[in-house]
Amino acid sequence: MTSDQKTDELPKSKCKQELLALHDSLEVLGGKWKLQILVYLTNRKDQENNFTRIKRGIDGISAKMLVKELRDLETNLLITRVVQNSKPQTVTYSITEYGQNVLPVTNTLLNWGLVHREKIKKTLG
Amino acid sequence: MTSDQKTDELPKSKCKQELLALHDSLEVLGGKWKLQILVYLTNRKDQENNFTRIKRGIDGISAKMLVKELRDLETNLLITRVVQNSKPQTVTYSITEYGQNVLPVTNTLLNWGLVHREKIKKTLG
DNA sequence: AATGTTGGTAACCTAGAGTTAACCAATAGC
DNA sequence: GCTATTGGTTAACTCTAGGTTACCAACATT
Repeated sequence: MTSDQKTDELPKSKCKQELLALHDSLEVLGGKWKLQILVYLTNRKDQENNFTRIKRGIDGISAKMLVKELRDLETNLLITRVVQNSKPQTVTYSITEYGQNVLPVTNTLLNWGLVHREKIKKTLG
Repeated sequence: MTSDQKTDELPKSKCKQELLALHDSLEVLGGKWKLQILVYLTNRKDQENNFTRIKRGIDGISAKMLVKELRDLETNLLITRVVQNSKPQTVTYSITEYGQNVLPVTNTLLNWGLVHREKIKKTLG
């Protein structure tokens, strides 16, 4: 599997590999809402998270975007969508076991957010 | 500092706090290029990273975006910009010590990218 | 004088992210 | 019959991140 035959096809540098992996991640998790949705579902794992509840819980998201982002997350196996047969039909969304792999990402990211907010306060205040 | 006086101003829930911190992070680090630039500068910490070199190292980025993103990162104290007085003037960029705090983020994110790529391969292949 | 390199800047354009508002069927309560 | 709630869908629109192209000064090489 080691392919250093052609002189100009070096084994991809660590840097290039990392940039590629990063690119992959951003394609699936990038944008304004996906990580927020995953954080929301993680925080309320013990409860039934139906569409309206999630919409109310995540500040500023529109129905259109919420639908779209939930579909994307489902496609990528990060959440499940289950239609309940209740009086007014409800649909519950949950983070999958596989989706929990994203938690280290959201955690480091939100921790950095806290640190950075402090830094800015100190620098400007 | 505990503010549970008004009945409808509950102490902000853990969930809301996390969503807010996440939002902060995404404002500074979000988008297509910033994390890539930080990863690039981290990988080549030992070398002189001038504008042209970075542009060549990060696939697909345009001069316009590179300038803009470098400025943003500088504003947020994550990188430094130093003009060298060399024959054709060069400008070198480096990650700051503070900027290194972002590395856990890029690392978890790019690791997830590797994991996810495998997952997709298994699922589809 | 022409050409190439450095690190940009300015103008224009587009795709897609995202918003708003109206609307839908199904079921329930008044 | 009217209204509300559920989980959406659709059209029409705005807005901005990002891409493309052309251009700039300064200096070096030919």
